[in-house]
Parts: sequence; structure tokens; C-alpha cells
Amino acid sequence: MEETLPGAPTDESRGERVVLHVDMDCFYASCERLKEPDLAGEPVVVGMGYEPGDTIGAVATASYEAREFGVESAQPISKALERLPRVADADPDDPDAPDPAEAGHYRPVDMAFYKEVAGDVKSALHDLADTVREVSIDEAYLDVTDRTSWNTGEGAGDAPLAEGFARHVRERIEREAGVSASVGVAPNMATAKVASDYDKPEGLTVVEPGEVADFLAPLPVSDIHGVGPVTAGDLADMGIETAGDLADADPAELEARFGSRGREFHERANGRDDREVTPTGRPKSLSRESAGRTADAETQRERVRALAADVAERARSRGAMYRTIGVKVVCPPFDVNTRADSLPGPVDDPDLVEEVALDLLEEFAGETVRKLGVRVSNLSFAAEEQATLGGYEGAAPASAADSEEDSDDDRGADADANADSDAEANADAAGDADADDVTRRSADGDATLDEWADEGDPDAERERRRRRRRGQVDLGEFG
DNA sequence: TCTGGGGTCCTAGGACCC
DNA sequence: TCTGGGGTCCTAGGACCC
Repeated sequence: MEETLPGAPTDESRGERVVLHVDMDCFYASCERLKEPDLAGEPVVVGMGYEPGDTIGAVATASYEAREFGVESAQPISKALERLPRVADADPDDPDAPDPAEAGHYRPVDMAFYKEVAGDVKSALHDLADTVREVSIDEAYLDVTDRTSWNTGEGAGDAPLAEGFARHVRERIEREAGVSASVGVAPNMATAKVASDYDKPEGLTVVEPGEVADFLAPLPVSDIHGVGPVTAGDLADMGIETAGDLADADPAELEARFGSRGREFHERANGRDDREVTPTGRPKSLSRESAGRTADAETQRERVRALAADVAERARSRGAMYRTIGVKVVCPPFDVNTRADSLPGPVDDPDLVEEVALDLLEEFAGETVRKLGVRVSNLSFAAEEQATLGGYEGAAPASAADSEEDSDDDRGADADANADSDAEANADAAGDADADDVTRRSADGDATLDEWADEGDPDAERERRRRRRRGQVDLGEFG
């Protein structure tokens, strides 16, 4: 048996990547403390949909001090207030008022400020790694294989160089953004993610290549990314409680029960994950929603109009065109309904978002709703598309191909091949209409049989408008 | 526990095409 | 009259994440 020289790679670490998962500690609450340093060490609750003095809304983030009182994220503010009264309501002289020592500071979400802070964090991260994948405002993966290694450093005992690197990452975030993070280091993303969560807050957990399986084994399955309450319950029914149980389970059985996710869970639990850390891609959808119970149709329409305008504006500001417009209608107790409609080509058209959304809402006429949402998807990004359009001056880019992956998604070519088929057929085949067809059909104003047969039937009316829309995209949209 | 808002991915079934 | 297999696209819903 040869002795391992300091700094020499072990058999297990040879060729293994060094992946970091950076997870900000109760990010929104930390940001509030940056704004108001007096909040340091105090219980802080940040609520969304919350206004000062209110009892509505939900907990977005609670500081660790607030969590001691049983305040949890996603909790209704009313519930949080039961467990942790507001400081403003506390009064040492009033025996009925809450004890100030047992009260917390409640603040509404201030996204603009959090984004500023996140920007400082991100620039530090991009400086520290060639590849950064931002998963959310407070979380990112870094591949730092080229910047450090699993080898042990001289005079650093058994610690790999990667540990020092990760410590440096944490320190820089703290210094440059003023907030703390927990960092997980592992040979792959899935394990790094679990590691960053292992010792929050201000944690630093390093899982070396040879230790992955042992590290994961004792953890509950719910610690595995992608295993939520439903899956954890199903796994428990199968006698699988820990990641170790999951790792030892029969992958075929898991696949039979959970489909492709089953195999994935098994891989993750075994500490295997060969996904590359890729830079953050373009969004796939944009949506806006708002809660509020109402049975009044006009109130509902007004809300949908506002949400539609909002979403359309956001899409425009991000340079996104959309081909699918949808609504979400949540009815009591909590029935989530979604409806969507796709257009023949991508558009940037706020009026159309409103029109389609209102149309889709009509199906729920007479219902009481507790929440409404509007969404655009099937996004394409104009600036990038132009380059690929080549000679098609004035032609509709029917392809909503995503620049990164969907190289097989060439509906544009498809539509050209079918351009000579008749208009009715195209009206039904959403993806097939190209610009030529569209203009021809609009000009003809051709009616189909059901257009007069179903006069007065609201469902049929809606269907008619929907069909008309599929032919209503004019060339100006694609300028 | 009467549950806010913004996302992602997967699945299933239907329509349609060749 | 009964009929295949492969493929794409679309909608709707569910689970999950932060």
C-alpha cells in the first residue's frame, strides 16, 4: 500500500468535479437587517401580500430567531402573529398586551432592494467561478473544478483545498453584499444542494467524493431535492424512510411507482448526479397572480385585466414574445384550474393577452374565485430569433424554438411544407398556420359550419373567437 | 395549517399527421 | 368495415422548489 503524498489526488477524487451550492441564509430577513441594522438579533418576519399593521399575507422568510417561535415560511401571517406577536402591539405597561421580549418585527417584501443585494452577491459569485447557475434570487450552483481541487493543502491537515475555497466564497459574499450564506461542496449538484442545507445558517459542509454515500445515508428522504411531502409519504408506504433506504431500493420498483423520477431519486440517493452546471437559461414562462375572494364577475374581469397588463409589460421589458396565453382560476376550497390557448406564432401584444385571458376566464362565469392568475409561455426572445431568420424578410417566425436546447423544434419549416393545405384544416392545427395562411384566411373571412349552427351557445362562441385568433396574428407583430 | 407568488418539470390523453 | 405504428403538438393537472 502506497502512502498518499500531501496534495496528491486520491483514487476517489481523481477526475471528480468540485461543485458548490450557495444558499443565502433567510435572505429577505437578512436584507431587512441591512436596511435596519437595529433588527440584528431580533425576530424578523417578512410577509408577502402583507402591509404594515395587516393580518393578511403569508410568511416569505422568517429569521432564525422568529423560527424559534414556530414561525415558518409559507405560513399565513395571521398564524405567525398568534405565535409571535408584533412588536408594535407589545406594551410593557399593559398586562393584556404581548411581552416585548416575545414579539417580532414584521416587514413587507421589498423586492427591489433584495434584487440590489442579490446583484452584489451575484457579481462576487461570477468573479469566483466560470460557471454560475442562479436558481433563484438567493441560491446558486458554481462549478469551480478549474479554480480549486479535492487535493489536501499543505499544512491544512486533511482538509481539501476546496474547503478553503468555499470558505473564501462565503467570506466574500459577506464582505461585498453584507449578508451571510451557507455553502455545500460536493462532486455534484444534488449532493452539494443537500450539503448547503446541512448546517444552516452560516454553514460550510464539504462532502468529499469518497464520502458521498455515507453522508447521505442517514438523512430522511425528504432531504433529497425533488422529494416533497407526497413522494415522501409514498416512499414511507414502501418502507423507505432514509436516503440510505432509497439508495438500497430496487430502481425498477421505484420507476414502476414514480416513473422517470423514480430512477432519478435512486441515483440522487446514491450520490450520483452527472448533470453539468450550466449557466442560467431564459425563462420558460412569465406569470402574475393575486389572491382575493370574489364572486363578482366584473371584479374578476378587472383583476384579470390588471394581471394581463402586468404580465405583458414584464414580457416586453424582458424582450420576450409569447405564443401561449393562459389563466389560472382557483376556486374554494382550493381547486386549481388552468386554461390556455396557443397562437400560430409568437406575439408581443398586451391587448391580445387581455382578450385571451378574459375569454378563458369566461368558462368560470358564476364561480366564486379565491385567486386569479395570468400567464404567458412558449416564449421566444426576439433579439436572438432575428439572427436565425436569415432570408425570411417579413415572414412570421412560427418557430418558438428555445435557443439552448430545442433544435428539433422547427415548426417554421413544417409550416412552409403545409402552406398549400386548405384554411379550415389549418384553423384546427394550431402549430401549422404560417403567415401567408393567416393573412389569406383573415382576408377571406371564411366561416365554418359550426359558426352559424351554434349561434348563442357561449362555449361555441368562445371556440369561434379562439379560432379567429389563431388566424389573427398580423405581420406587424413580428417587425 | 383555510394556504402568497413566481417558477420548473413530468405525465396523460386527445387531435392530428404520415 | 376495421384498421397500425410512430411522431408532434397541445392542454390540463400535479408535485415540487424557493
